[in-house]
Amino acid sequence: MRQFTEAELAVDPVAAAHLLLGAVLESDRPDGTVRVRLTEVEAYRGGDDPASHCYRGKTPRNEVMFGPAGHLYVYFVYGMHHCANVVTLTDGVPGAVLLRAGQVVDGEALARTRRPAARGTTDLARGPAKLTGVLGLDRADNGLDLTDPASPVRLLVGDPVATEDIRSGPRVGVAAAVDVPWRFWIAGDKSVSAYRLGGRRRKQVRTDPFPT
DNA sequence: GATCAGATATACT
DNA sequence: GTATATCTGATCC
Repeated sequence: MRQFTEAELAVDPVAAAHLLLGAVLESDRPDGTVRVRLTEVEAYRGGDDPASHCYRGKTPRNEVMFGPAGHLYVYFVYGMHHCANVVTLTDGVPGAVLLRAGQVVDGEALARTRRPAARGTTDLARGPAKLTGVLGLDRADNGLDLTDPASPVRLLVGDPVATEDIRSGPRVGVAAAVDVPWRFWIAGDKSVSAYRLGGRRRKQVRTDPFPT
C-alpha cells in the first residue's frame, strides 16, 4: 500500500474528501499498530466557510491548516475529545478534511483496549473522537506529515470507492453553512456515524425554581 | 431511537 | 471574564 503524496492532497477539500474515502490511516505507536479504513469524512474550506476553524484567520490552534497539504490537524473539543483532519490545498491557503469515521482493519485488539466502551467492531471508530481514540492521536500529533514514510502516522491509498457508492449531505454538528453538503460517506457502511444536528445545545433552563 | 451531562481549551469581549 | 465547541457515553424510551 503506497502513501498519498502532498501533490495529490493539494486540491480542494471536497475533491480531497472523495480521495480519502476508502483510504487507510495507519498509526504506529510503541504499543502497536492500528489501521483504519476511512468511511466518512467532511470538507472544511478556510476563508469563505463559516464552519471552518480558519474562517476568522490564522490562530495558534489552526495554523497547520495554512501549511502544506498532507499534514495532520488535531484539535481538542468539548473539554475531553480530540478530532483529526487532513490538511488540503497549498501552503498559505487553509483547507482540511475532518476524518469522521472508519473501520478498524488492523490492530483491532489494541483498538479495543484504547476504547473499552465500544460495543461492537463497527462502533470502534464510528465517530470523529472515537477514530482519534483507536489511533491514539492527541494534540502532540498535530502537524505530523502523513505523506512522510518516517512519520508514525501515515495516510495510505486504499481500494478505490465507486462514485455511485458515495453519498453526501450536510455536515454533522456544525451550526453554520448547513446548506452545503460537504459530508461524504460510503453508502450502507455500518461504521458511518449517526447524524446529529449542529447548533447550540439548548441550555437546561429551569422554568420553575420552586417545584411543588 | 432520543435526550442529557460531562469538562476545558480556545477565541472573543 | 464568558461563550462556545467538527462529541461521547449513559440512560431513557
